[in-house]
Amino acid sequence: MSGGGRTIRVLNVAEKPSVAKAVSGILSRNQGLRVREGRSRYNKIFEFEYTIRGQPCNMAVTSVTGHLMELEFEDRYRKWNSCDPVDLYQAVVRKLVPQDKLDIKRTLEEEARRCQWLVLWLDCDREGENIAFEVIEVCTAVNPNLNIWRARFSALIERDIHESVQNLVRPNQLFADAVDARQEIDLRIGASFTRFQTMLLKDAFVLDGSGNDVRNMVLSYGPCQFPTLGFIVERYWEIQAHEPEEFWTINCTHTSEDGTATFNWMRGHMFDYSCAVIIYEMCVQEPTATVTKVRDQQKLKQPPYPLNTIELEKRASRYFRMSSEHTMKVAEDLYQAGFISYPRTETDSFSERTDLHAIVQEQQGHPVWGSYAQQLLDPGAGLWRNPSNGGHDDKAHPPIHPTKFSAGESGWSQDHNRVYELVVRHFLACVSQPAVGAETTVEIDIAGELFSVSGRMIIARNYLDVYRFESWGGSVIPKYLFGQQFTPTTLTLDSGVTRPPPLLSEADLLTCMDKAGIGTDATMHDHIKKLLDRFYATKDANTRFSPTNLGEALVMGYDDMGYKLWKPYLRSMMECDMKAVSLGTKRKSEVLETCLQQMKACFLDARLQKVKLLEAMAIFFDRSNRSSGDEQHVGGEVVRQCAVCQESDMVLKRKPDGNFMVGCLGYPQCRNVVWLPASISEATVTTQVCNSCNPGPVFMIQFKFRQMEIPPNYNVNHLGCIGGCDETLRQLREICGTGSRSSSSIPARGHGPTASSNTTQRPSTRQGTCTHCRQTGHSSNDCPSQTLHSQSVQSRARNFQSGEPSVMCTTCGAACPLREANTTNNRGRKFYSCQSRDCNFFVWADNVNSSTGAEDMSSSRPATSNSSSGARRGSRGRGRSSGRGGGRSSRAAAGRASTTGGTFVSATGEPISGRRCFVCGDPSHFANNCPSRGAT
DNA sequence: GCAAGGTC
Repeated sequence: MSGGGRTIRVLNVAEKPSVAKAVSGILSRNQGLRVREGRSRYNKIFEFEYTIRGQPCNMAVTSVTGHLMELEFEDRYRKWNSCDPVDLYQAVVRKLVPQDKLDIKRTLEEEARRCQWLVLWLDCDREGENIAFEVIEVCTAVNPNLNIWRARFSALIERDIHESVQNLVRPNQLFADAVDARQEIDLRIGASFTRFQTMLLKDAFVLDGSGNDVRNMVLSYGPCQFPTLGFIVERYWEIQAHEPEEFWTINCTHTSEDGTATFNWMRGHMFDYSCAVIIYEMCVQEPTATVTKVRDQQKLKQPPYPLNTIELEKRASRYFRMSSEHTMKVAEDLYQAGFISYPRTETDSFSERTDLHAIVQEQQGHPVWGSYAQQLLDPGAGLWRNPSNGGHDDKAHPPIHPTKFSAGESGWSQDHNRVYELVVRHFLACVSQPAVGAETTVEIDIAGELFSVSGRMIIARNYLDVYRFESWGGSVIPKYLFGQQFTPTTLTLDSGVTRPPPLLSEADLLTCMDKAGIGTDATMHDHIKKLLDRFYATKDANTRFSPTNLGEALVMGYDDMGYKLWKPYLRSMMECDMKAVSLGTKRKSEVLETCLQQMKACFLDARLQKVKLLEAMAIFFDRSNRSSGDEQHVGGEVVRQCAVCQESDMVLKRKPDGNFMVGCLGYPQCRNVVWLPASISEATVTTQVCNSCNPGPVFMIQFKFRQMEIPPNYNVNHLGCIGGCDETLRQLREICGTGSRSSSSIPARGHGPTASSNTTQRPSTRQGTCTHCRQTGHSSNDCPSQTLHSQSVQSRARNFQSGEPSVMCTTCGAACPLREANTTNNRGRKFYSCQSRDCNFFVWADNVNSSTGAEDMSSSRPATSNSSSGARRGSRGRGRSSGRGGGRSSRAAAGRASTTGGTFVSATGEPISGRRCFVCGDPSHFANNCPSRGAT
């Protein structure tokens, strides 16, 4: 391409006006730079002289605004009713310049006619390459002789731009192909599923929940929006399925003249009460604490990485509760006005060539953070540190940083001020030293158990001085010496319950999307907003997302079909294929063919299984009488022939409120119905026939009950008969009520107990990996990071079993309800424990019936209003004696057997003497019950 | 009236 002689005319096209301007400024060195208008008011044309490898050039630099073309179906497929949605997998598609881009197209055509070369300055990513080919298509259509070049640059800085124009390459068709494939797949999948589910569901149900005009409602499906919804629903289900689990922990405090230290048990907490109480008793018996370790350490708190789009969105959401969409709007304004750099960037590391000092210098005059900027520039202060590298680089834009000083502009809203301040403070933090703290950790040993406490003193705040959004708590603990001994001020056995994870915040959601590769930095906020616009999800004041009934029903429907269309896998697969196309290991046509073939099969199957979608919707919404008819008969499984009309079958049905019933298909002529207990979470008709009910056959139904809603002696799984012979069903109907309108007190909507019943069976709640901390070995239910202390009383109040007192506590006289252990080791085992929060009475139900010291208590007051509880206790409690191995756990079988007359009784009934409260010396209670405890 | 990706 080296030349010489005659001057040629070169058309340069950038992806956006700002790049056209920057490139022109750099190449012309602002010498002889002329600007004129194009057809589009945003896309100016810059002109100047330049020499490329000895070839004198008349440069004309203009721009597009992102994609110039759009992919669309041919006209005859555009109307929704013009074709079967499945036809959209083969329908002819074409790439066209949409109406609002025609003026840019005209500019390009006019300029291209006069040029010999076309140089493409699009962003250096796959989308940029694809836009390059759109520009090529438009330009070569009017000038087929154009010599086409691509400028590759990694940043809009002088050296890069000059280098790239002197080393022009050819555009990469493979990159553009990858995007073509992605566009076509997105369009065909999105349009087919959107039309399908909108036309199937919109008129079939009363969708008035959104309060908006239902006629214009679109139930869209998209490979990015649906997985985003999936994250929200999955977390919601996880919360619904959470079963609070009680745990115990030992806490120790020590107060001296220097203050109070609260030591944490290094075992964290235990789910096995018996083990915890044995250890606690050991500690109580020999309560002397010995300091075994005193460690002083310097700790650093690092400043954040340079700011990219996702971090900006997350931080604005966390610090200011701004939505990601609004943040980007505000950032765009600031960028347009020249105050911050380009806000859509993945890059979180600065190029070595960036003049960071110059950016700091600009901020020296700011009334609030100006003095910090001055300190940064003072070598004597030692505050400066080169920014760390976050490891991402989109090769097109630098991290977001301030580009112009402002102490606030008159036209700025509060949010403009906030975002600008965040960008500036974040930048200043990035080039600052980390905060330094001195941490002291003290470990003590009480009867072989280890406890620890940490204190922190902040020595140098450094970047924290400017980054007011982050804090680093300090805490002071008394001085301890190795080998020092003391008696704890308090030593308590405390209980708590595991808590479910919180709903996803906007920052969490962005993290999920980022990890799964859903969307790009420039579009992630759009997908989130779309979920709100489509009434699939709502956001509360804490920026936490919940699915709406509509969002949950859609995800539930596809999940029931067995398709993971709401999971990020489809997008990941497409991303892999796109990568393969761009590397040349797969051809575009090949990827398109296989992917669309699979998706078409999936679509056809989903349509065959549309009843699953309808059923899921029916859980949350009432049927509308506008439905077309063929969806009306969501049949049910046949249980028997109706004995009343003797014409139709009785089928098992789930009502919109989630409750089950067996009703006659002859309805409304025949109104025969068998209502089922409201505590059923699942019911399936089996092939087994009841041999006592007539007229037969009456097929047995496999029921699953929600454990929390049935009395403890009933099994969660039950193979039952609705023919009249089943005593268990009869009792549960009485106890729990039914789904019939007259008796139901169950919420009519899917949220609450009904929704949770649908979730306990979901795979997401059964994974071997904790969905909260991502560690294996425990579920999120017992994630150590998710526990909170001292909530046991409230949480147990929700348990059915706690409402059924059956023995009286001899320690404090309060009622002791029969409970069922929920712990990993003791699940299903019965115990009595005192209702009083301040009393520690506890005994396994097995022991109540054996000849231990606890027997007296069980006979002292047999049960309460519920007459059957005594019998239940006898029938089931005894049969479930401890089958656990020996050692510490089984020795502790009696748990906190009780104090009878100041004597502790072991599991075998032997008195344990010599124990007394180490606080006051009283033998009638332990230290955790000591009346003096409140005073410490 | 559908997607997601650019961008104003």
